[in-house]
Amino acid sequence: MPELPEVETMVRLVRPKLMGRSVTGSQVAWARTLGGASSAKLRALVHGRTFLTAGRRAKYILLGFSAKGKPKSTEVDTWLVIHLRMTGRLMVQAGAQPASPHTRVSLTLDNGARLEFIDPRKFGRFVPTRDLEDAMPALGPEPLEGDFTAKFLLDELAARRGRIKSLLLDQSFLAGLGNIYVDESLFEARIHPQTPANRIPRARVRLLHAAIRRTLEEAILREGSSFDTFYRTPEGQPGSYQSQFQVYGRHGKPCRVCSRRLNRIVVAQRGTHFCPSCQRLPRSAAR
DNA sequence: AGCTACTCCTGGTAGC
DNA sequence: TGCTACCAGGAGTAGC
Repeated sequence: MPELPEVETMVRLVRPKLMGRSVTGSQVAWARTLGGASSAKLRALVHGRTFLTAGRRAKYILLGFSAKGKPKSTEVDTWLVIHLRMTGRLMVQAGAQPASPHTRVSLTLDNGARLEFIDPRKFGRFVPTRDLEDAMPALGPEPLEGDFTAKFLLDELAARRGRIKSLLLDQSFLAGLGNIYVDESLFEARIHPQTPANRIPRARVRLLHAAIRRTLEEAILREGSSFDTFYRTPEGQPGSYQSQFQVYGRHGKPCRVCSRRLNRIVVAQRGTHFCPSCQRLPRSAAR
């Protein structure tokens, strides 16, 4: 599933193909992908506009357009807010390429290419808006930015009793992690996923802070993880971080550190992978 | 505050 | 081989 590293990789991939291009047409094959907006609104907001920015906030891709009729302006007044959810991808296709059978929304560009939002499971969103605040929920800090400090994590965890895995998946607490990188980070910090947040020793919280950053940075360097339904474009190499997984999807296999068989449980309705030997639940926290 | 359950979806796969 | 049943899971929401 696309998480922060995969979304960042996707942005880097499409940015050079979009900057300076303008939109000449649009097609909507699955209306709900627009998140409540109509095809007419999409048309009204983006036709004739020029792509000015391509960025990321948490797992959202933000494509910014210059004001209408002012393609040279640096002012962005219209956005596409894109969330890949489980199976979404963005691709810029040459005009001659046929559309994917799972293309849900497609924008035609002034060079004849198409920006396609491809999403087999239809959970993803591709939302045109003038108001970013309106199109995104409240989000916690970016894990790789300066405001995500060890002190922030120490202070916040001390005040919460929920299980650490649930908390790290909560985008309003910390924005960008998903199931894979939470499991990997908790393994690296040797924290059991069901540990109540306020029961984690301070030294482990510091380890967790470093683990989250290191895991995400390494995954971005490797252009994310590619497997199952998430691939890169045909012209790009797939991400390779999945070869670095320590625990995710490795239940039943030996721990790379201690050789004990890895376990899988369900926490917060998510498959959760961990080493029962390296990641111990504190006795005082056992349910 | 924090938990579970349900919804949205379909490709992949386990089981027969 | 071909069928059916079930599952994965990010995020929003409802209910306790």
